[in-house]
Amino acid sequence: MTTGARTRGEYAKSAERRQQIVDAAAEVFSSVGYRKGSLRDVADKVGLSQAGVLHHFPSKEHLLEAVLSWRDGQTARLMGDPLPEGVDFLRGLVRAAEYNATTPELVELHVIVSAEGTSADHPLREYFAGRYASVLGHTRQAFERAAELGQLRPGTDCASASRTLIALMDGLQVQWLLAPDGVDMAGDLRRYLQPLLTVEL
Amino acid sequence: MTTGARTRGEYAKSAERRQQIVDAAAEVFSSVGYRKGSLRDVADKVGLSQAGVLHHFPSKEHLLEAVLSWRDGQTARLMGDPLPEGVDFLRGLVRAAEYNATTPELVELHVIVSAEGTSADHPLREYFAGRYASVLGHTRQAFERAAELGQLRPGTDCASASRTLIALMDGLQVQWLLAPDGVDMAGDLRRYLQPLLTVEL
DNA sequence: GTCTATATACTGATAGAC
DNA sequence: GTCTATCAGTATATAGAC
Repeated sequence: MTTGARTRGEYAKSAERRQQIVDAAAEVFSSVGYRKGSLRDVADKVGLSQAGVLHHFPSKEHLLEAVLSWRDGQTARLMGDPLPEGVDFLRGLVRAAEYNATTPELVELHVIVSAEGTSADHPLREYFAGRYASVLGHTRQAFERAAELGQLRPGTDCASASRTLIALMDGLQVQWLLAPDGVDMAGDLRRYLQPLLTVEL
Repeated sequence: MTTGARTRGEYAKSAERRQQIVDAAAEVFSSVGYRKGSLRDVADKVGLSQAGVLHHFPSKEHLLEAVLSWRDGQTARLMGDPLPEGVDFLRGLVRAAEYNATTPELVELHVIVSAEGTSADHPLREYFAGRYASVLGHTRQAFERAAELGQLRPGTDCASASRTLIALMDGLQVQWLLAPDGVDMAGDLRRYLQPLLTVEL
C-alpha cells in the first residue's frame, strides 16, 4: 500500500495542480511564445518553484504538448461532439471566430505558437503539420457534403475553399490582435463564405 | 581629420558590412524568431564576434528594425515604384505570392516575426500595427480604384475585401510552410480574387 | 572596426532533503 | 509533492586594448 494506493481526492488534487500549471503555461506561451517563455515564469504564476513544475511535466516540451491538447479540447467542445457536418460545420467555424473575439489570450497562443511551429527544427513541427492536415480535411469534407446537398455554388473547388477559409481565420487573427476595433473576424468570414453557398449561413 | 573624414571606400565597406549583418540576422530571425534568435548566432554567420555586431547596431532591437526595413525595401522593389493602382496593385500582390513561394526563409521571417509582434510588450508592436494599417490602406484603395473603373463586382465591401486578401496571404503562408507541396498560394489568391472582379486578373 | 574579457542575468534540467 | 541548491549553458550589453 505504499506505492500504488491513493484516494480519489489525492488524484483529483494532482490533476487540479496539473490544470493550474497548464493554464499558467498557456498564458506565458501566449504572450512571449514557447521558445522565449520560461518555466520560471510559469512556476511564478502558479505559486510553485520551477522544479515543482517539472515534477508534474518532465520537460518544457511535454508542458507545451499539454497546453496544445487542452486547447484542442476547448475547440472541440465549442464545435460540438460529434463534429457537425456540411454547412453546420462551417457555421461552427464562424461561431468559433465569434468566440475567439472574446479571448485574445487564446488567439495569441494560437498565432504565436503555430508561427513558431513552422520552423524546421521546432520539436512539435510534426504536431502542427498533422493538426493543420486534420483541420483542413474536416473543412474540405464539410464543403463536399454541402455540395452533395446542393448547398454549395456549383464549380467551387472544395480543397481550395477549405485552405482559404482556414487561412482567412488565421490571418484575421493577426490583424485583430494588432487592431481589435478595426477587424470583425466573424463578419469577414461570413462575407467570404456566403457567396459560395446557396443557403443562408 | 581625425574624426569626421573618411573616404568613399571606407563608407562603402562599412555599409557592406552592415548589409552582411542584416542578411545574417534575417536568416537567424527567420528560423527561430527575434526573441529567441541570438546576436551570437548572427555574429557567427557573418564571421564576427558578438561585440563586433553591436558596433554596427547599438542593440538587438535596432538590428531587427534594420532587417524589417530591408525586407520592406525588397517588397517595394517587387511591387514597383511608384506603387501600381487598382487591379494592377492586386496583380502585384499575386505576383508577390508567386515570388514568396521561391523564398521560404523570407516567408518564415514574416510569419514568425509578425506573430511575435502582436504581443502587447513587444518592442516593435507599434511598427507592426503601423505597417499593417499601411498595407491594408493601400489594398483598400486598390479595390476602390477598381470599383471606380467598373472593374469590381458591384456591392463588394472594399474594406472587408482588403482585410480578407491580406489575411489570406498571411494564413496561406503558414499552411505552405508546413506543407509546401499541398498549398498553391498564388492559385488560391486568384480563386478568391477573380470572382470579385469583372476583368481578367 | 574588431577584438577579448567581463558583468549580470536567465535558461532547462537534475540531485537530494523533507 | 514540493523545496533548495546547483550545474552547465546562453543571453545582451559594456569596457577597454589594439
